[in-house]
Amino acid sequence: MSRYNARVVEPKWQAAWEKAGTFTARRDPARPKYYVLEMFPYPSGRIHIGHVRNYTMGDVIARYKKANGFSVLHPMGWDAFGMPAENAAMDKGVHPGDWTYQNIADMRSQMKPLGFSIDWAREFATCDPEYYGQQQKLFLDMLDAGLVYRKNAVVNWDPVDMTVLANEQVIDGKGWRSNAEVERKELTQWFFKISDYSEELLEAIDTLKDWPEKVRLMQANWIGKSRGLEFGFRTLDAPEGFDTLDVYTTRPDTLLGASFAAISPDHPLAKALEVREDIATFNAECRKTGTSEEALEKAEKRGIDTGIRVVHPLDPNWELPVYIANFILMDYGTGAIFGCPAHDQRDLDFARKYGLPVIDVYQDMNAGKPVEAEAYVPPKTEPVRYVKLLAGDEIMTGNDAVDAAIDYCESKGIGTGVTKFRLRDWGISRQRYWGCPIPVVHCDACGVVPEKTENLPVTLPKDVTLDAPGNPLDRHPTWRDTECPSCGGPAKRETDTMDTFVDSSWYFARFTSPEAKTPTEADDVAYWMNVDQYIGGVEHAILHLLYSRFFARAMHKTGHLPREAIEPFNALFTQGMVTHETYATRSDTGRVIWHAPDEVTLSGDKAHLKDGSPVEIGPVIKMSKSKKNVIDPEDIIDQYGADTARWFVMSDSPPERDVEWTAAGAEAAWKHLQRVWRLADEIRQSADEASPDGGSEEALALKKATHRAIADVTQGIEGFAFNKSVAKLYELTNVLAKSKAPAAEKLETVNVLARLMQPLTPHLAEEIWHALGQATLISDADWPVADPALLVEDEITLPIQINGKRRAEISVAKDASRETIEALALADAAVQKVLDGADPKKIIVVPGRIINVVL
RNA sequence: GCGGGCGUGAUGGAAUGGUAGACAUACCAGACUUAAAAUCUGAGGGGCGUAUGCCCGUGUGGGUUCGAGUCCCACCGCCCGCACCA
Repeated sequence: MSRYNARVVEPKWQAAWEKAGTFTARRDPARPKYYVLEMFPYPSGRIHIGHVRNYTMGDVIARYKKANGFSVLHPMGWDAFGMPAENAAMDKGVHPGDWTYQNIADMRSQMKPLGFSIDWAREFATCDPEYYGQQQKLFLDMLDAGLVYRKNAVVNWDPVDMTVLANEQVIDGKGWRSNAEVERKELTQWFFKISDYSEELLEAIDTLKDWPEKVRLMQANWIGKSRGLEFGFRTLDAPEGFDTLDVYTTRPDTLLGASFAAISPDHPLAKALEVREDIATFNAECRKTGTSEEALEKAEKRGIDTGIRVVHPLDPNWELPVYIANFILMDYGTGAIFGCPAHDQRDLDFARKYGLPVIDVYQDMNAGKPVEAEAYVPPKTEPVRYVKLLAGDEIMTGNDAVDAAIDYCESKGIGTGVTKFRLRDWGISRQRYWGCPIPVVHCDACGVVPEKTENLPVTLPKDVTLDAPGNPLDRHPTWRDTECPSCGGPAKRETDTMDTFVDSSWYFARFTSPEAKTPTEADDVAYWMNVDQYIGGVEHAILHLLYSRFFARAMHKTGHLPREAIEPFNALFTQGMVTHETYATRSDTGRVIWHAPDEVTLSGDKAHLKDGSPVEIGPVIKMSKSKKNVIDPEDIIDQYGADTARWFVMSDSPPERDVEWTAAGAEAAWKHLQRVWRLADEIRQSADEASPDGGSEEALALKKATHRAIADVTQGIEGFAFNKSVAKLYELTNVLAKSKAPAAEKLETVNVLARLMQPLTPHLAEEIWHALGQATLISDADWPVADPALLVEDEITLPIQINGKRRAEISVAKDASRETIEALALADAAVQKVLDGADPKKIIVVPGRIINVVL
C-alpha cells in the first residue's frame, strides 16, 4: 500500500496544471463565463489564516464552476499602496516600494503552494505605474465629467510632528508617535462627487438580490436618505452677515417643543464669534477631539451660550438662545439645529445640563405623561397624541406629522421641505508619498490644470526620504517642478496622493484586461464583467463596496464600462473574520505593546512572555497586523500540506461566521485525508484482484448514498455552506469504508468522491484520479450529477408528538396519504395508551414531516 | 453615541416553524500490540432510574403557535463599521 505524501504530490500537480494552462482564463463564446473574485490582499508580507480561508472559498467556487462547464476568471493581485509601507520605511529605513515588492514576492511564494486555480498571468499590484497610470487617466476623465472638485475639509493635525494623521493614528485624542494633542486643521482637498449618485446608489440596492440583507441595510443606512424641513431663524444681536441662521430638521413636527438652537464649532457663525475669548477657547477645545464621528459622538456633550438669540418662526415673541455645541456635525445638514429636549435624548441631556426648558410635543396614546429623565422617542410609525399640535390631527404617526408640518410651514412661507442624504462626498487627498499621484499641476497663471494624458503616468520619484514627518513629495527638490500643460510656464505638481480606496474601487475591472493601454478594453469587460461572485470580509460592507459601486457608475459615464456593469458585483458573500485573542504589555510610558501568539506562553488563564513578564490577555478580535494576533498558516502547510490546510479551514465553521483560530484540528484533517487515500488505494487494489464480494442490495445502498452525497455536497457549495459539504463528504467516506458492495460499485463511488473533493482538496483528488487510471486531469473533469431516482426513499420514519412532545415514531410509505398516516398514528401503542379510549382534540399531520396529536 | 450582526454539549458546529445536538474535535472504554504510536470498534447533553422510561435543556425574561434554537418584544454579553487602517 502506498502512502500519501503531500510534499511530493502537491508540487507535482501544481506543475502539471501550470504546464497544461489549466486555469488560464480564456474568452470562449461557446461557454458561459463565470468571474469569481476574492477581495485582493494588502501585501503585509505574510499570508495569514484569514487569507487561506478567503481564497479557499473562492477557489472552491472557481473549481466547481469550471467543472460545471463555465469559462472561469479567477485572478489575483495586490492592494499595494498605503501607510504600512511608509511606517516600515520610517522604522527600518527601507524604501516603501522595495518593502512592498519584497512582501508581494514573499506572499506570492506562500500562496502558490496552496494550489489555487488562479490565472497568475493576470496578476498586478496597484503600485505598478502601469496600473496607477490608468487610474490617473480615470481621474482626469472624471474631472472632465464634473465628478471631481476641490474644497476645504478638516484633517487631524499633529502639531509636534507637523503632519496629518489618519484616524487610526489618533489614540485618545493624541498622536500615536508624538503623543501630542491632536488638532483639527482645514486643508484644500480633492473630492469625488459620490453624492451625485446618492439617490441612485440607494435605489439600486433593491437590485442587489444576491447580496446579504445586512450589507444592503448597512449601505442604505449609510446613504441615509431623510425628508425634512429647512428654514431660517431670524437672529438677534448676531454679527453682521448672520441675520438668519439656517437649520435643517427631520422632525419639524416638534418645532413647538424647541428650547434652544445649536451650531457646530466649525460653523461660520461660531468662527465669527471667536473674537470673544471664551468662545475662541471653547471652539479650540472642541477642535482637540479627533475628526471621526465616533470620537465626536462619544465625547461629553458640552456647549457654550453665544448670547445670540433667534426668533421662533411661529411666534415673533418667542426667543431661543443659540449655543455652540460639540456634538453638532458641520458635515450634516446645515451644521445648525434646533433642540427639542422632550423628544431627543441628547437634546434632553443638554437641556438639563444648561437649565433649558423641556416642552412636550406629543405623548403616549394611552399613558401620556410629561418627559422627565428620559426623552420620549417612539418609532415614527407609531401613532401618538400631540399635545402641541402644529398641523394635522391630534392623533397621528410621526411620519404623518412630519409631512403635515412640512406642508404647513411651506404654506406659511416659513421653510421648505427638502430631501437630504447622510452620504458625504468622498475626500481622496492624502498628504502621503506611497499612493497614486493626483495628476494635476498648479500654475500661477492658469490655476489648477490637469496633466496631459500623454504625460501619464505621473510616476512617484524613487529618491525620497521618509526619516522626517510629512509628505516627501512636498520636500523633494525637483519632482514638484514641471511645466504647465496649458501655458508651458513653470508650475508645481500636486503633491497629494489618492486615498488607497480609489485603487481598490476598479481593480476588478482591470483584471479583465490587465495589460491594456487604456483602463479597460471594451471586448474584455463586455465578456467578463460583472463579477459573478465576490467574496470578502464583512468589514468592507460599507466603504469599499459603496465606493466600487460609485466607481462603476463613474467609469460608465466616462466610457470605460458598459451600462450593464454599473453594479459590478452580481453576488456578494461576506465571510466571517478569523479572530484570535490579543496579548499586550505596557511600556514605561504606558503605551500598549502588542505581542504575537508565538511570543506568548499560555498556562491556564494566565499568559507570560519568554522572560517571564506577565501579559494581559485581551479580547478576541479580528486578526490584524497592528494587534499582532496573527497565525502563520505556513506551519500547517509545511507539516501537513496545502490540502489539509484547505480542508481544515473549510470544515466546521460556517463561512459567514467569525471563527476563533485554535491549533487543534489540523492533525485531524490530515488524518482524514490519509484515510481517504488509503481507502481509495485499497479499493483500487481489491478491484484489480476482482474479488467478488457483497450483493446487489449492498450495491444499491452504496449507489444511493453516493448520489445522496452528490446532491448534498452540491447544495452545500451552491449555498456557501462548505462546512456542510465537508460533513457530507465525511459521511460518504464512512459509508464507503463500511460498505459490503462489490468492488466495481465501490470503485465507482471512489471516482465520484474524488470529483466531489476536487474543489476542496485538488491535489489529493488528482492523485486518486490518476491512481484510478484516468489519463486526464481531475481539474478538467465534469461535476458528477445526482440521479433523482436514487434520492428518494420508499419508507420514511415519521415522529409522533403528543401535545408537541415527541413520544413515538412510525414507519410509512413515502407517498402515504394523510388519512393513512393518521390512522397508523392513532393505532400506535404509545398513542393508544395516552388517549386511554378518548378522542384526541386535534391531529396535525404534516406529510413527510411529523404528526402531532393534541389532547 | 449611532448603524449592523452574533449567542446551541467540554469544543467547532447541524437543524425549509416539525425527532435539538448531523458531521467533526477532545475525553472515556474496548480490539490489535511485549509496549507505545497508528488503525479499527463502541459509549456519551444534564438529572433520576436496573430498565421500558420520566423530568430539564439552544444567553435571560415574556409573547405568538398544535408545535419555537428558528418568528415577535424587552434585556444581557460579545463582535464589526462609523467616512484618513486596509
